[in-house]
Formats: sequence, structure tokens, C-alpha cells
Amino acid sequence: MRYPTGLLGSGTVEPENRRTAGRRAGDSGTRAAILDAAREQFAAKGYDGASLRVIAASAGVDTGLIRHFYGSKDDLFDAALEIPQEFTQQLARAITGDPEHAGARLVETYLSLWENPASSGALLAIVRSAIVSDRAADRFQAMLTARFLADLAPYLGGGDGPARAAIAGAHLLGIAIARYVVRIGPMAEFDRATLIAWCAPTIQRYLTGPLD
Amino acid sequence: MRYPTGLLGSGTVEPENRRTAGRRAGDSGTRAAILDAAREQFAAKGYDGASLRVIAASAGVDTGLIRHFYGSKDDLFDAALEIPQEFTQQLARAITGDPEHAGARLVETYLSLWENPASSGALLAIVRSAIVSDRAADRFQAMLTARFLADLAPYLGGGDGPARAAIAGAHLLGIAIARYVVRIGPMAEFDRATLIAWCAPTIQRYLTGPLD
DNA sequence: GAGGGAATTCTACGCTTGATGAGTTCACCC
DNA sequence: GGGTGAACTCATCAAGCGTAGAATTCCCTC
Repeated sequence: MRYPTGLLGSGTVEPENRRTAGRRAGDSGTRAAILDAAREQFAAKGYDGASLRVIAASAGVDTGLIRHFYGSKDDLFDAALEIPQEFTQQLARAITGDPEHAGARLVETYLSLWENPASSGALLAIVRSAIVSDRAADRFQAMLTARFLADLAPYLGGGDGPARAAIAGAHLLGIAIARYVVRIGPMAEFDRATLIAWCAPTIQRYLTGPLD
Repeated sequence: MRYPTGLLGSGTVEPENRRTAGRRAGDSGTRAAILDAAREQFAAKGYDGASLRVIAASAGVDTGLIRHFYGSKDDLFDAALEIPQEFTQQLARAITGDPEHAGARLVETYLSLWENPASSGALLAIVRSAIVSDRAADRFQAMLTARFLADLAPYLGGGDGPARAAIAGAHLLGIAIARYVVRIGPMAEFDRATLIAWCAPTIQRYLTGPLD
């Protein structure tokens, strides 16, 4: 026993902030706390910039627990990027139904995802990390095509459907980065309704309008 | 003298790849080589991902020389981001003149910048580095407003000019990221002319058209 | 109430990073 | 042709990184 729990102080000075090892009573919520802290850090600094030590500290937890619960940093990253399927389905729903106003519904839903704390962290982390490294970029693409485009394709019609979706997506991505990631002055200050009003016609045209 | 240059081998084994210290004849081009390598690395991996040692090695130079010529990594980064003023002026020129086709000219010029090896490296480095961390994002903003928007502002008119420029810029940024950074399938495969044909009307509307 | 296993702690290894500082060689100018 | 300073190499530092494993404490089940 390195640090006596009893009254026998021995001669040495006992560290103050030393926590005792061992299991805690009940559900400590440690696993969830780690995931929250990880999302926050990955979102703020990207994969490389986020450090396990900082994540652990911010979760009020020993670094070893990350390994205990999630394995490697890679695995933790995977867990942090798990974005509830519900959100991608929201986007799919947005472009179904009345094609006349699909653009407006899509923009509105998209902005909501970026403003919803439940999804914004994962989106930020994905974007921040996807753009630096090729590996993350691949994952980004996979997610995009597997979930997003696959869900949306059926509603886009054949022929130039994917191209239309791609350019609409590129536009939306640019808006999100300018508004929520880099927070460029005018873009960040846009009134939500105004932004939708300005963009919706463009997205509408990219999805269903004449292009050439 | 640690490693005799003469014929006296002494008893010890002499390292093979050891270069002699000291100044080289003429202009060694070291300074420029470092900058080139730095641009390449920053563009490929962003600020955090690029390491001074790799940059030095790729420039065929000792790490110490980076400090000698540029000081800190931060200073080197600044030097690498130095994007020739000529390029921002190109964009400014593109939106002056005949307002009817400013959109098409702007898109065309913008794509050219991303495809020109002389400017694409700096652009990639800026985008890759700016998007990862909040700190880099701030620097990005400062640069954007100081140089870019300042150059363009005179041509944008008052009132909603900045807002129009911001949303057009966000669109263009999204296109560049999707096409040149992440290289999302359909966006990367777009025929250049087609891409311009599809986007130009949008940019034109954002710049000069009715919005509400 | 005994035992297995989960949760938690600490310590440490091997590696890479950016930053120094001291020392060496040589080009160039007076 | 001598002196100055720029160009260049090397060794090393202190930090931080991800990973690893041993040790400890305690819940839970039988």
C-alpha cells in the first residue's frame, strides 16, 4: 500500500489531490463523460490537435480509463463521430414531398442540424478532421455517399442526380464552414430566415431547375 | 575539429553522410527551398500536422536553418501563406467591369487560382490550417478581411454588399473544398466548363440580383 | 462471504515535437 | 589578406504525445 488510508501517517508527506483507485459505487457515468469531452475536443481541435490527456482531464478522469473503455484514440474518434441516424433521415425527409419547396426545407433542416447541440459537435469534428488528413477525408466521403447521398438519390431522379446533389451539398458545406466553423463576420451574423431566403432558390435550382 | 577533413583518418570510424558545416559558395537557394518545402507540407497536412524536421529533410537541409532563416514555426507559416498580391487583385479585376457577367468571370478566375500551381499550394495550406482549430480560424478571418475583403470592398457597393460577398464567397469556398480538398467524387469529376455554367448564375444573383 | 471481474489509479516507456546554443566553415568586403 | 558575419551542422533540452501494464478498490453474483 503506497498511501495508507488509515491514521498511520508515516513520515512522508501525503499528496493532497490523490484519488484512491478502485471502482466507484453505482453508475459513475465515466464512459459518457469521456465521450462528451472527446466530442468537444475533437470538434474544437480536430483529430490531431485533440489529446487524450486533455480529454481525460476535461472529463475529470484518468487517462487510462479512455483506453479501458474505448481502446485506442482511433476507436474513440470513431465513437465520437457516431452521428445519430435520425439526423441523416431528417435530411432525407426534407427533400421528399412537395418538390416545389424542397430547397427551402433542405436548407432549413441543414441549418437546424448545425445548430442542434446534439449533432453540431459531431458535425464540427467530422468537418474539422476530414479536411486535414486524407484518412478522415475518406471517412467523410464514405459517410456522405453511404448515408447521405444514398438516402437522397432516390428522390433526385436519374441522370444528373448525383451531380446536382453534389453541387448543392458543396454549397451547403461552404455555408456551414463559413458560418459555424470559421465564423466569418457577415455569414455568422446572418439572420437565419434571411439566410434561408437567399439560399433556398439556389438549392432549389440545383436540385430541380434548369442548369444549362 | 571533430571530423578531420584531411587524409588522416585517425582511429575512429568516420560517418558517411556527414556534411561539413560552413557557408556554401554563391546563392545556395536554401531559403527558397525551405519555403517551398514548407508550403508543400503545410498544404498537405495543415499547420499542426507539418513538422519542421520533415520540412527540413524534404528541403535537404538541417533543421537549424529553418530557425536561422525564418525564426519560429509560426513565422515560417506566415511566410508560407504569403499569397502573391497579384492573385487577390485578379479576383478584384474579375468583379469589376461589365456587371452582367461578373459572376461568370469571378467563378472562372477563382477556379483558375485553385488550379494554378503558383497559388494552389498557399490556398490549400490556408484552408487546411484555418479549418482545424479555432486559433487558426481566427488567423484565417484576419487575413481574409485584411487583404481580401479590403481589396474587394470598393467594388461591392454599400448596403448589403458585404453580405452578398460573404454568401458568394461561402459558396465558392464550399466548391473548392469539395473539389480540390476533399475531392468528393462528382465534384472532382465536374467538367470545368459545366461547373462554371452551373455556378455562374448563382454567383451572379448573389452579387447583383434580387434576393428577397 | 468468497471470488471474479469491472472500474479506477499511478508510473513509465519510447517517440516526436519545437526550440536552443555552441561550434565550424566559408564568402565577401574593406 | 585579414576580419566580420552569414550560412551551416550538431547535440541536446523540456514537453507532450499515445500506449502500456501493474496495482488497488469495490460492485455483483453465486
